Amino acid sequence: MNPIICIAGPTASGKTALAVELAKEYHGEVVSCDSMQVYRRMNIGTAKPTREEMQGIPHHMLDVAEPWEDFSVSRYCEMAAPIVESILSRGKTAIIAGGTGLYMDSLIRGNAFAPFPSTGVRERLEAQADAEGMEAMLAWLRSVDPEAARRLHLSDRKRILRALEVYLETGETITAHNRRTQALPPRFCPLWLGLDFADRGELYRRIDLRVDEMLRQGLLEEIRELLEGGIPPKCTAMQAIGYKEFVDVLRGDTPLEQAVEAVKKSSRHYAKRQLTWFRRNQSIHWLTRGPGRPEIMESARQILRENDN
RNA sequence: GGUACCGUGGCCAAGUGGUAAGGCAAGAGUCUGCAAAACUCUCAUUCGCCAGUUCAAAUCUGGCCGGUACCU
Repeated sequence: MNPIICIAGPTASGKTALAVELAKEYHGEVVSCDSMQVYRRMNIGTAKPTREEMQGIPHHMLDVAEPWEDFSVSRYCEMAAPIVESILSRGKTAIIAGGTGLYMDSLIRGNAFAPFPSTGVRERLEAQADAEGMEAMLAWLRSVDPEAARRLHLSDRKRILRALEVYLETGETITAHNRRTQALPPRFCPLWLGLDFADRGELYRRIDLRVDEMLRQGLLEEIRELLEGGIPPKCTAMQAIGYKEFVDVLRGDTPLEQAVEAVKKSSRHYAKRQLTWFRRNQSIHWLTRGPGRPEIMESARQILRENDN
């Protein structure tokens, strides 16, 4: 039995429930892998598992940051890796479940991240990009890291500036850095499970229903409390789907119905991107949900059995 | 029954004689410190139908069909 199981899949596909079921059956603890469930007091909109849903199974990497903090992949990995190791050292199964592909892959691979600039390089690069235009920035990148320049699109401001930032800060190109860290063996070797639906329309219907359910559970109230608690509406956490849209509703700038539709639409787009991300992971054993399909728990057991050696 | 207006991809919509903008939706994809983010690509051989005028028609003419408004 592989002591690490990763559960990937789009939003609203049932990862949380499957994780708990597997944990109960295989003596496991759940490590959440979700870039928004890390924030405290953001519960309903992030679909964070409730106490009842956890069914007594220990869950990690939930509520580990304040909403005004800037969380990141590197921080996630720094915190989650020791937790996984601790679970294993206690002879238990680590069930890493969540939809944030970058976080999950980075944790498993053991990616090292270039140091975060502390000298205001970022601000200077932003200003320079505004003044000189992205063509100039890309040309600059081409002169120091032609490989990165080749794979980045001119419109991809975020990555072009980050590549330059890493170079200025460390003297090493981001391409060289990534190549070096990827040459290292992966930190963990999990058994991968992926959740998907035979019919995309069914996934989208579930997303719509879940958004309605969140409203019923008091999402608006949750957001109101966050704002009253002094959480800046423009911080990263509040950019989460289902939060940013309703902030406008609470301010009276957007009719509720319009925001609800926007949240559903963004969630569908998000789910699609998650599938794109996970699909290229050749290690994933896909559990397909849908009419005529066996119950996923049984499929999961079978895959676990087949890969048990 | 009469008159007027309208009919462009799944939806919205530009184009009024020169060889089908754009947006949304959808699909595919990229991804190493904001990732629930950011970014890329694809998507009408054809403009309700038929006939005509013209070198050339989504654009002009006629008929038909469908819709809308008003009148009777």
